[in-house]
Amino acid sequence: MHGVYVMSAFPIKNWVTLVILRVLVESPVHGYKLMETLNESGYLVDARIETGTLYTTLRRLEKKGLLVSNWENPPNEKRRRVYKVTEAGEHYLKEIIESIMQRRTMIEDMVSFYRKNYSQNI
Amino acid sequence: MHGVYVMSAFPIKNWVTLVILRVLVESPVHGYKLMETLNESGYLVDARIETGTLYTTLRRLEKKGLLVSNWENPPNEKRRRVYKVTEAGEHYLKEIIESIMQRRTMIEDMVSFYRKNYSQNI
DNA sequence: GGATATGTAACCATGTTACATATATAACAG
DNA sequence: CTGTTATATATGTAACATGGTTACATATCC
Repeated sequence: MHGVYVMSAFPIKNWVTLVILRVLVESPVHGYKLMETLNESGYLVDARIETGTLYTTLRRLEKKGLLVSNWENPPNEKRRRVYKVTEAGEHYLKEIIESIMQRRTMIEDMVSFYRKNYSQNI
Repeated sequence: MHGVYVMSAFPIKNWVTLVILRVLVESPVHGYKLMETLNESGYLVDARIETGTLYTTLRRLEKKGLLVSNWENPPNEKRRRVYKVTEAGEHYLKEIIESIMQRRTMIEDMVSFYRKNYSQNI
């Protein structure tokens, strides 16, 4: 009630893209496994990626040429679409991280502003 | 040519809101001055806030109750709309920064991943 | 039936661009 | 001194693009 405005979960722009590329660039994997990996990693802390979010983003990234996929059809298992990062994708991943690095002083400023004004301890 | 995908400027979600609240919470000021302050601060590095971006966001934040404004009419000067942060606004600012703080390990992981794979020096 | 696996339609928030408007003041032309 | 013009100050909206999320739908393997 009384309209408390709630922040949406993740403070990093393109964070879904970022973590997808970050994991896939090390080894190609299919969507469902990727989702498990992400949700079990410490990355997301309390956040979770839902299937809708993941698959939507994967399809969009492929359309942009940042990923390519091909179908695997293992016997006695469900077929699955395995994604791997393209050169453009790796380039883009680097760009995202670089842009984060560029803003780290701003991030640190915000944090110290917070500590100064809103928390006494440390 | 050949479709290089270019990252949009700022890696922080809600970054416009964040810097607006960060400046306004220390002292109320009108939009144009705020824009100058931001563009001359080190915060944005090479980025710039344009009038459209700023005023649009200010109006949206007021609609959400995170800011309130009132008109000033100084003699021999243009009238101006002075914004100040509401309690809800300060609460929201804190939330944004907290969510950034929560993700700092993830940010650091990305940075060290980058250093390990894409840069030798340091 | 639950775990594995993939997907889309629709929506909303946010950032951005491209415009439109108006006043105060300095500069210059006549 | 008066009129014009350019520039700085000041505010704003319409429209669009992108990205995250929700709510569904489907299918197979065990």
